[in-house]
Amino acid sequence: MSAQRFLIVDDHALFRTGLSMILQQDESVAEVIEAGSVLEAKNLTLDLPNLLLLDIQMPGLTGIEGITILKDRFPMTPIIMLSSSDKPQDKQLALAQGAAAFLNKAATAEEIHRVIKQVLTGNLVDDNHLSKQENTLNNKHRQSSSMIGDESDKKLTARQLEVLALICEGKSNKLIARELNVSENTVRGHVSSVLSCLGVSRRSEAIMVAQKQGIISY
Amino acid sequence: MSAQRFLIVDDHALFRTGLSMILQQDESVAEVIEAGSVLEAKNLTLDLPNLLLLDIQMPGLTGIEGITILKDRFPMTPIIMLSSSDKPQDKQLALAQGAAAFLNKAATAEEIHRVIKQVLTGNLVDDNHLSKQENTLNNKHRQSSSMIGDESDKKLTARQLEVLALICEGKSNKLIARELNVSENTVRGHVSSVLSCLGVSRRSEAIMVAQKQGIISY
DNA sequence: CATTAACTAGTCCTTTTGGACTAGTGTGTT
DNA sequence: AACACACTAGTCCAAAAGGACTAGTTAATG
Repeated sequence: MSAQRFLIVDDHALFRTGLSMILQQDESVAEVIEAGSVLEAKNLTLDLPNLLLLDIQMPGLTGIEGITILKDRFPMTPIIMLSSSDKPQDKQLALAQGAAAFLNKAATAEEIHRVIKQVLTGNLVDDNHLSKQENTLNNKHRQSSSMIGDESDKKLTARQLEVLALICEGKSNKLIARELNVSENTVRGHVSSVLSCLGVSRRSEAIMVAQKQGIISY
Repeated sequence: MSAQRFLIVDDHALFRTGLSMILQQDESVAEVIEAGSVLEAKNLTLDLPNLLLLDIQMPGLTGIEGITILKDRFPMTPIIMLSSSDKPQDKQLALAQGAAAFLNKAATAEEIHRVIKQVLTGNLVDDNHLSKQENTLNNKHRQSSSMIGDESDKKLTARQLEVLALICEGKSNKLIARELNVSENTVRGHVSSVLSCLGVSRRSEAIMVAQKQGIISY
């Protein structure tokens, strides 16, 4: 276990720099890359990092939904979720989505090093009941707002989340297409899927729903 | 300006450590003391620090209220407020309570060093408009956050705000017209004004800007 | 190997949106 | 009275968005 490369995703540059320095206290850490958002991390051109540290609360795509995208981009990389709060549902959601561990930002440097070591040696924190929860939690995820009949509740794919994030940034289909290097028609397809998944018919409605459901935040 | 001693008050150990390391990049910094809460900071037995960095969001006493306590405990020490959000009311409150400056945690290490230098040399950041409280209610609250330049900021009329709110709820022009008992053409006029006031060209962009500026909230 | 799902790309068509206009009606203000 | 301003309503037009399709490619899965 040497020449480790870590990737930090957090919107606070201050926090990133600080965490980066803490990580580099370990001499086995060769490189710490920083990204200010999920999409920025996704667009980095680099080989698979050994570990990904992902903040939950970020403007734009939240860390929870970011897991989907970043697991798609960096398939073999374990993800440690970082959060300012200790909300148990956050932790459950993160682990259900496939995070390897959950760390509160109030943790000390020692705790962080300990958890990282655990994750890197293959001991997923709280992985003992992941398989059972995979289904139940994914349902529970959005059932919070589905008291009334809300059957359009499939979860969005990584690409759809990406498109949704850009919609929420106010981008037009044309701009999204340029940004994703696909045709505008393709974007339309994704937008269409997103709208139908969210059960709405306008992108501005989608923005509202995405916020209410915690998919994106400001 | 040598042998500086700084005091950080923040509930996140990780953040404290990181910020401390950033501060110590400056060789004039002799010591960085950390405290996890306002009361912990207050009960420290130490001489007056040269600078106090205080987080706004903390369990227990918030930073805003903490200013009063810490200015009493460390009378001559300037206070830089730290916040995760850019909420203008937070910033105004902090400055009104006597903070010397306001820093977003998304700031880079360079920005931090710059602001600290400004504060230590006596140039209070943004203290120029503290006295005009009567305008700040009606008028725009954005001139304060001029660190990141934002341009078009005429104020919206009541009707325009109403329309903007409905836009942000995802309503179409037709629905808005029905809700306000006016013609769709009228709504178009208002939407057009709103877009131009916000300096955007799409309603989804307007939603984003409206949220960032705190014009509407969820 | 077959199947499925996701991503891609396209067409055709309708509705919506937004910009650039003109203009009438109140409501204040000077 | 004159003026400014907000709100109202309209037209014309171009661009954008969205629905309903078909279809090829790729990756994963059984």
